[in-house]
Amino acid sequence: MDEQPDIASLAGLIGDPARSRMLLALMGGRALTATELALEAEIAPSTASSHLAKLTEARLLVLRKQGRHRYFQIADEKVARLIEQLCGLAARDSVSRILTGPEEPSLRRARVCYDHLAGALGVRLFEGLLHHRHLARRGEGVELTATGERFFAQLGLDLRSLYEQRRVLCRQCLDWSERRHHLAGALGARLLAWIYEQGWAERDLNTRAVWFSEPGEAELCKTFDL
Amino acid sequence: MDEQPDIASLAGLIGDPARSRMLLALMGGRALTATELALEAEIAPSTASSHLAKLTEARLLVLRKQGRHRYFQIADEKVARLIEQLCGLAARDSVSRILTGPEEPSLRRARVCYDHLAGALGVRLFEGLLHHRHLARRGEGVELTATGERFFAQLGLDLRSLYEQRRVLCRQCLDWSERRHHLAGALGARLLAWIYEQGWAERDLNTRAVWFSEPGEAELCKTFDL
DNA sequence: GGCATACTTCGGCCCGGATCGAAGGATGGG
DNA sequence: CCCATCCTTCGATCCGGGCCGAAGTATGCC
Repeated sequence: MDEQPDIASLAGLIGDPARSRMLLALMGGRALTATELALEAEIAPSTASSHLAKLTEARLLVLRKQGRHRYFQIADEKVARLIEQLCGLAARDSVSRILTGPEEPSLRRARVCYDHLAGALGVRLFEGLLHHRHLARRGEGVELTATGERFFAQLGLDLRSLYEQRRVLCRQCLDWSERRHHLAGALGARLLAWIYEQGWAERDLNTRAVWFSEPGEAELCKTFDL
Repeated sequence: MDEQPDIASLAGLIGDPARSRMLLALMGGRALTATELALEAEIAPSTASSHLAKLTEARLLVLRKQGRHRYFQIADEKVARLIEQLCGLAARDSVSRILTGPEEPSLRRARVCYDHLAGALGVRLFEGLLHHRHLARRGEGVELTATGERFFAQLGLDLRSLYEQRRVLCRQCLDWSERRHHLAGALGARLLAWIYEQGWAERDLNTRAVWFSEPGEAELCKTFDL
């Protein structure tokens, strides 16, 4: 009768609390070791090992061996997008929790979402870009405009190398703490990298937080007129 | 420490075999009753009822009461996209199965994917549109070109009403049987509706199959020069 | 009003799979 | 070469939750 794709085992894989915590931790974009992930998920190393084997076998993660360390990483941008979308849907059901619990303030402020900027600052940046018509909405999608191209070129961003990537240039990604969009896609990733390059901010190596220095944040606001 | 969105319970919900079968059945776009869904998932009505309550509570489904019937339906295009995405990822892991088992031929040929055309014909149509430059790839996304706008206007499709929709106009959706893309988004949905209007094809009410009449398929090929 | 149909609730069974600890490889440092 | 560290495999436990059937509620038809 039906020969449907086995979506159940895939979703079931993500559906375990321990595994989803590990995946979420890996959404920080960095590769982590089994022990770090066990700590993150608050389970025994042996349990983590079993979970990681399953996730790797299902190609949600990839394993990079390096000496005696074994680093796990999100396999693919496709996987990352799937998890993003899950976050978006999950967040809308728990509005109350988010409104009541202020959660970790630094994470609300600015954090990494796989490889682009999320949190209040990420949302403000995205909306600033829209407001100045550097980006334009098209349906549910978003596009780089001609003025936007000029603007980014002026900042010293090489857009041509981005166009050549397989990856979509601009994508809006629903921010689960702000419940509004921020910028994802190749441009979003490049922009965050550029922010690091300017020395305005740096990654917290233990969490997904992005720490802006005071002058860094001022520069950000000035540059993008936020 | 962390206040992460509860992606586990959401994914876990989809991760049950019975529930995922119901969701996949509902990806046909039609609203189905609890009994039909129980049949589809091959479980007792009481079990189905419990599952459906959970899915509805999580807002993956919505309930439309109508007399003594209770129709369930995919809640949202967001939910549909999530499931599409899961199908895409799940399909790539089971290439072998797909290559060996020819599965239901009618479904491979043409079927509905929530509200647009999928299967071999859907893929051919999409690639034809690309080939004639009615659509153009942009990164991982896809756009309607100027010639495309003219072409569809000539067919009598009102594009303006589509632009006004919130929904993104063109999206490519990975076809799980063909492992290539077909057209989704507002235009994809409109195009399938238009095909029905031409009388070229009709939905199979029991499966996701789309039956093209012989002249209908000929007309399709002629119109889009496939 | 009475009966059939559609669905839910309840109680109890049972299994998959998550969990841990202990023990067994692998890898690098000294 | 031996040990420490990192990780996996194995065995055993245990619990959540999927499953069904029976009984209860709602709705519509005649």
